[in-house]
Amino acid sequence: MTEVEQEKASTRERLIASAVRLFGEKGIAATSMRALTEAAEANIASVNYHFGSKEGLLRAVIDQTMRAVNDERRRRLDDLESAAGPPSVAELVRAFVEPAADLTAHDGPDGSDTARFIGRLIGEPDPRVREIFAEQVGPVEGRYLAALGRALPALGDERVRFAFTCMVGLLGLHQTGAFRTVDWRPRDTPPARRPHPVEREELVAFITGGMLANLP
Amino acid sequence: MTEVEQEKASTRERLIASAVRLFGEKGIAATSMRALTEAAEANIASVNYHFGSKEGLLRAVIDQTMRAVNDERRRRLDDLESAAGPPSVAELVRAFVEPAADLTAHDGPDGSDTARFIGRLIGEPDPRVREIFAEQVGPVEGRYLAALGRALPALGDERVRFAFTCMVGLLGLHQTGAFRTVDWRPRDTPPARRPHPVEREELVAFITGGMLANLP
DNA sequence: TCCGTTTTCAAGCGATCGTTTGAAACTATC
DNA sequence: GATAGTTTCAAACGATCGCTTGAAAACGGA
Repeated sequence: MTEVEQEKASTRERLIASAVRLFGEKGIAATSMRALTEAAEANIASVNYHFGSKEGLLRAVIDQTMRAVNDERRRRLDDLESAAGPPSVAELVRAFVEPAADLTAHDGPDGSDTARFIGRLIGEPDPRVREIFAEQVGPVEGRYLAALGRALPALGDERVRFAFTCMVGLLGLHQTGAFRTVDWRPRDTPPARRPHPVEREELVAFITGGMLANLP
Repeated sequence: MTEVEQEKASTRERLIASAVRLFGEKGIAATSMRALTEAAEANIASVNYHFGSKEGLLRAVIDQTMRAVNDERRRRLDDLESAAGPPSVAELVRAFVEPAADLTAHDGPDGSDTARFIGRLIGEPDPRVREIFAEQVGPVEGRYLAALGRALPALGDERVRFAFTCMVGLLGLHQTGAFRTVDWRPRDTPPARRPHPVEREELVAFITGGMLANLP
């Protein structure tokens, strides 16, 4: 994406890139195939040719975006579990949040778009979308819940799952950009610059503190 | 809503009630006026007669649902600020979360529907919806941020706003029912009963702990 | 160059969207 | 019972939705 002589990405890749961006911006239901294919500089019929349907495209987008994040999470879980002692709550939170939050910190055209898209999935009402999302992330999350349960043995399974859901929800909120776009301050206040890494550290601290606060 | 001899609510009231329920269940964009009027046992044209448009109905629904919650929050802020010492973080969190969370605990046909609808608004992508929501809740939230800043003087305005947004987000997550519907455990696990009041206490503890965790 | 495959294209399908219409059905007042 | 105002109704409006079509274009190996 530098200058001229730019080799154009394939139609399939452009469709996925536009889907990540628009699904994340406006939501899945509010993104029409016409707007999407126009943004991708592709024909309206190309979605059905390459992915079969809008749902097929969504499935491919979820698969592609979640795979990298989940692989990194798996790797960090491996590292933590092969270490000497059992991982702490803070380490587990970092291992879960950072692979996704790092996408937000990226300024690359893919990075923040992907993060926001993933964040949007978490609050998605449509049960069909939720199912596609769940079957993609389910296995990793299972491993995570087990590790979190070992780090918080005083909490029952129910409360561990509650803490985990809080973490996922806050991460989603962070990734949709709600922390930056929703400004509750008076209108005349200048929109102060919000450095992302600091925000990420705050997020990790908030989640860790919240989890530990539920200990008896 | 007991037995026979039931006096039917007015068309206007039935439309609002159905809107609260369906907007909360499926999301605003995914709820068609035909499905909504059918659920309200009203004619398709009744929405435009009583509210002018779908957006007009949404505006009325947001107004009605948020007014009660915000009035109660204002009342509790008054109580806290008229007390001897400055309110603690935990007290402020309770004063914000409980007026909304109590709706979830309600089993009444209105209670949980209203709570889920409000929760859905928080994650809404459509900027027009966000604006209607913001102009409704803005004033109360301003007062809240000020009180929270006094309770957490070590945090800058930025971090106070961050903590506040985390609280709003978690409350929304709680109210959409995500804590109950998203079950990441293996499929064969029986769906254990989740008593609501305990969940509310956990939520308050999680938020309070998270806010205090960001102190230097 | 030819042929078979893959990909792109403009056009249009039926369905559904939010909204509008004009008349019929109510309700209240005299 | 006539009248004026309010509310409900079936029908249809134009626009847009996801998706399909059949042919044209681009590609690749002989």
